[in-house]
Amino acid sequence: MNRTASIKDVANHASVAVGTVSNVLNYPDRVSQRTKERVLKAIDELGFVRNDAARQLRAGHSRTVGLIVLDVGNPFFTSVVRAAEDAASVHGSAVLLGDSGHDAGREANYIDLFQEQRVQGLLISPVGDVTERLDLLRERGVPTVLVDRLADESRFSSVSVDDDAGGYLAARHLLDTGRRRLAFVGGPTSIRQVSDRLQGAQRAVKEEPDATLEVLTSEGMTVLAGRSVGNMLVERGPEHLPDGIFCANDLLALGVMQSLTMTHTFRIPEDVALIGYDDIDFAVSAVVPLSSIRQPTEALGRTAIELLTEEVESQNATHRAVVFTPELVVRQSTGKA
Amino acid sequence: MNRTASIKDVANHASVAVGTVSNVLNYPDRVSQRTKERVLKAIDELGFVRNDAARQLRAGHSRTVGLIVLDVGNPFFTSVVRAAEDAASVHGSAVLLGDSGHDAGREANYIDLFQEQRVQGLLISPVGDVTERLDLLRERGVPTVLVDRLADESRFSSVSVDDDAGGYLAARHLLDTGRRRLAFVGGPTSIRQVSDRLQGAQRAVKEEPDATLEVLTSEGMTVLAGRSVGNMLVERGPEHLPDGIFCANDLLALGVMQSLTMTHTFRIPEDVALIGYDDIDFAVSAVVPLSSIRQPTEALGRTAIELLTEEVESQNATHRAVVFTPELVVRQSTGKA
DNA sequence: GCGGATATTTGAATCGTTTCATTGGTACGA
DNA sequence: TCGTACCAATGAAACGATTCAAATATCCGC
Repeated sequence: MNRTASIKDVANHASVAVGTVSNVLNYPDRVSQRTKERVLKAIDELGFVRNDAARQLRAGHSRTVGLIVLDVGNPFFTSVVRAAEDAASVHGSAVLLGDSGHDAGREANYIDLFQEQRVQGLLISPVGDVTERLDLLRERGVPTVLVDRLADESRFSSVSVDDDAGGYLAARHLLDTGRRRLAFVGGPTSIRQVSDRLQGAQRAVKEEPDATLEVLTSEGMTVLAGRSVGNMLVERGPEHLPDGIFCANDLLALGVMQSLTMTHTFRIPEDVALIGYDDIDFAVSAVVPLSSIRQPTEALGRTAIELLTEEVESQNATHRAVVFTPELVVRQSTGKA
Repeated sequence: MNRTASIKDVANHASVAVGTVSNVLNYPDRVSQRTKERVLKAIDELGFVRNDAARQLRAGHSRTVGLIVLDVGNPFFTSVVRAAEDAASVHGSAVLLGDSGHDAGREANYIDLFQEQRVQGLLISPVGDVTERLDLLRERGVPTVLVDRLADESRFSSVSVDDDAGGYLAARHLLDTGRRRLAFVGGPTSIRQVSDRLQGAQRAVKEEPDATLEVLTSEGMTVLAGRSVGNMLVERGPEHLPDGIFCANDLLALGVMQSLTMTHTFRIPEDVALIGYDDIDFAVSAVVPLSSIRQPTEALGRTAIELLTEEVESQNATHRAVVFTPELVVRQSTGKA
């Protein structure tokens, strides 16, 4: 048994026509119970597996959806992927996953590959500005939904999270626990997420006349960058320390926490409250469990598939941009002073 | 322009035969410069994209390889995936990625999907025992390479990492820095990786007559599990503390580190040396940068693709089990006492 | 300008499905 | 017994590429 069995082999083995085998597979109701059983038995005996290439060729479209993310290692995307897979499987389609790794070349490779595969549509968290490329896709009839990026609704559908609202939420929480001398840690500000979160924080601070917000620009969004900001704060001495710190992501916050707790001059949350962003797994297991802002990743993935399905089914070119609001997760690091 | 252009459209537009267009795509040398230009121009003007389903149907096999991992969020697998993708692209194939999430059902879905897609072969980091299923695949002519699992060479090729050697490496390093009262933290011991690493550590300790190894079983492999082991050690008091701790992964080690440094009764590495396993990103940015054992993930991914390619090209059923040796990464946490 | 060798191009056959118009059977009421 | 529905099953056409034997063009030396 060298070659894998074809539908014709099954038909012969069950003494029926190929069309009947196809019907058993795709429209079981059209086939009588008796022949159905006979065909299924033959399928089983020959170990027949449908050749998706042939099916797709005839059908004109595939049952797969392409998903290109910036980094599969990033828990944010991992969760989005998982949700998208689950949502797609409900529709009977599967997700082909591509990891661009923030590299435009890899991204382009995946776009090409998925186009050759004739995916039903594409979900993409784009590297930089690829709108021209995506315009081309749209023209060629490949529906596309942007993920984690707000799109011009006249051209694409998109799902994204409101970073301004997240920033507001974080700062408002610090204010609500009685802090007034706030600091924002993040950088570089050229990153849209950073500037949006800062903007939201500023909006919250303006609501309290006696509150101030200091901006501490970090060099990147890593633990080490957070630690150097933290060290700088420690050197300032207690009297000049903010009493509430909002970090643009959890890694930064963990770094700041390391600096502050290592010296044992300051206590979290008694002297300084600390809140991060993303709610990574490590947040809960930090030395002082870290309050954070959680992004609704499951909803992102699920909705992305839904929007795509809408576009596939209705040919009209109306797009929707769905924006989600993140959620505050309170832990010990922002407990009462 | 509703339907995407086919090779026939291109042929008409360029006034050549379809065979010629195919040759331009697949055997450019067989085509004269003049016609090649004409055809390429037509391809460009029509926005032609090859239909992979048709190609595959005729060719009998695809240019894709299936890769099913236990958890794309795990940095170990992320790195393997990345390396496999790069290695595959050298061979002109692409990787279809599936995430089983340790779920046998999802795994089965992906196996079915990939089989319908007629992937060239399958790389899989299996959930539990799926050897019967994989045997079926093999019978049907889908070459399979096991990833991160040692396989019976009579049945499959595999790539894996020698956890015993890794455990030896870690314990030997602690011994080499003068520690003698060692402790191993990990659990549950039913996990093969845990028991293998412990075994390697025991082997190293036996080499030093005056050295001892205490086994501290943890409840899981998380930061919190590590912290509770750490707290237990702190309560013992300084005189009963080990002077070198080997944790079965970095998360455990970070938890232990949190406990020991929080109390400030013990210093790392002066009082206790600490080494983890996996060399996750967080290891380098821990409060005390953590020594660890790094697994050669790039080599795993690359070699997996190579073994698969071997199986695809040579029909003979000889398999190879390649075992890699991990690597010691020394950082501050195991500095001299 | 010719014969032969080589380089290009042609187009029909083929892969394994799905689709659908057609055929063959069966049941039922008149 | 006939006619009418209805239900199952049939099998040829179609999808869009690749392949390959055959046809044609080009080149070379004499």
